[in-house]
Amino acid sequence: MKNFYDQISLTLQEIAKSIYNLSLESPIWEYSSRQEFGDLSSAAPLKIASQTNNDPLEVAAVIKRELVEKIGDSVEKLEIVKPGFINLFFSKKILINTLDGIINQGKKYFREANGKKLLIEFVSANPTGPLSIAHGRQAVVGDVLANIRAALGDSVEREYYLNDIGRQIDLLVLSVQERIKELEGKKWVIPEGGYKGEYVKEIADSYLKEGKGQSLGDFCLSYMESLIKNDLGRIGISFNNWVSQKKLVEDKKVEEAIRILKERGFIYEQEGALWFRSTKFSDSKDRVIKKSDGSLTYFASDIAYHYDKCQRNYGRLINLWGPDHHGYIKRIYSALEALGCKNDLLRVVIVQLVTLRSKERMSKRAGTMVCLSELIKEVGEDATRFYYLTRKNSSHLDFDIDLAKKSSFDNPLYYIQYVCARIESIFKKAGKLPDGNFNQYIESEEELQIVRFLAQFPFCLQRSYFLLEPVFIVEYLKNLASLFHKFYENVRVLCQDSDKSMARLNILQATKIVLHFGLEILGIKPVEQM
RNA sequence: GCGCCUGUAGCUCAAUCGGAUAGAGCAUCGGCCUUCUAAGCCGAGGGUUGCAGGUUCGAUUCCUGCCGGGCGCACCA
Repeated sequence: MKNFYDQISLTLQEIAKSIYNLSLESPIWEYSSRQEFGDLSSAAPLKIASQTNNDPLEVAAVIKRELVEKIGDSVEKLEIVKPGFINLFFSKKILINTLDGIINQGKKYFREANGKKLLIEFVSANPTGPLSIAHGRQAVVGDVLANIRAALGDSVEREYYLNDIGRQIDLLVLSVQERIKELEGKKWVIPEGGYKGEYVKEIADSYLKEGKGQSLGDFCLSYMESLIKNDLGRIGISFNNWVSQKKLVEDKKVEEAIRILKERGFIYEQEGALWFRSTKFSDSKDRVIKKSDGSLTYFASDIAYHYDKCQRNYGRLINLWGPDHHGYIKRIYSALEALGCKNDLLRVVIVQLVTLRSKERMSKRAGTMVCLSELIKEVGEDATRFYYLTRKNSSHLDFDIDLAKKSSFDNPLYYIQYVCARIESIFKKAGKLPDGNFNQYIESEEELQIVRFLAQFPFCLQRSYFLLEPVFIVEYLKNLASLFHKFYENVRVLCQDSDKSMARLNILQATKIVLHFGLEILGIKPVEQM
């Protein structure tokens, strides 16, 4: 059975297609915060009008007529407003249906028939040091984006590209080698530009203890890999694929990609180096593929890697990169276009920087705390995940450590968790669980308001899905929590009238389902008691 | 110099890839606990959206210029 979101969005898309020959992109409907604008509003008439030279109000009238015909019985009221908005008010019938649907089907109620196969590559930090707080944000955002896609029915794979070859790796191995000398009491020195962290010494130490028979290079790599996996595992993130750059090179994938580019005429030689003519594709500058000393650049193997991804038959590729890679976007797009990959297959999302803030342990602690693992240790797993998600990807994140750690009402995570605790507490007191019946006893505006908001959850998911922004789910949960606390203060769930009590328990049950589903997507455990 | 982000209430941020009266939380001030957890609820104050122009039915959003903050501009990875 289709949920209301599918019905109404498809209907609107069909109207745009059949009458105006336009394909509207989702999301078309927006849930409105203001009650007088209804439960959903759409600026579709304005958009259609501006593209077809029609009068917005006439377009709105046409759309309204069609909507009434197709889904009129689910809607209390359809209003056309001033410049050309359509405001839609849910009928009580659709609200009760939604409530029934959520309680009977659980989170499956929100699933859609997308079924896209997609690959999301994120973090991919060099295995030359522990993950930073910036990597942590990319890790959590990527994981949640994957969750959102999967929750809506896509099949998702998470991939980590391991840069396990090249100068930086060599430098790490050299640094470890020196530390081994130190441990053996010999003369040692940190190499130029080498790695200085404590972990370098730890690798050296553990190589002396258990690395016998292994090459130092291999040992360093597997040590770093497990260090990274461990950090990620602590906030509940794991990857389906670990792709090795080294293997890519060994399998001659890089040579192959260069050969194809050459065949297509996008490679030329100059000053002893091979260049990719990326300016043909709106890049600002041609890029070196093979240096004059004969070695390949990082970009060369990156082309090969992305070409490989393109050929693995996904419906969509998503990359999460840090802001330091923004200059890289055009050249990778250029390369894929040059290789004849499907247009628009790859979408790169830039996740902006993270800074730490703390009043108590001022700059000293915050300044030195750059490791993800330290941050997790300080504020906890769930709080770390939550705070990483409280800003849009494109915004800098000022991570307030004190706030994240606070167990009080001004901490939004606690505010949300408190809802879970209150619901469980009432269930316990009621001594029985809601059974989905008695929904017809829902009458008051306070009750309906909660159901209304629950009915808007699919629209929130859609927005996050299309715009690749987890933050909308965080905002939704905060609003749901606020609505629930108001409800809790104003409406007594367990009251004299047992039919009404049951109906209200149903509302709690549906709220719990949506809340748990939302938290599950964010990768945060709900609490039962506080 | 070029590119990408960014500038909104005292603070941290929203504002749905141009939409309706620019909204929350914190902080401040004032109310609400003999009834399901007061970690909560209700109310008040607080704004020339960095500045100046432009585009149109409509601009916090787009364009131009200026001012401020962050990041990046390799035959590094």
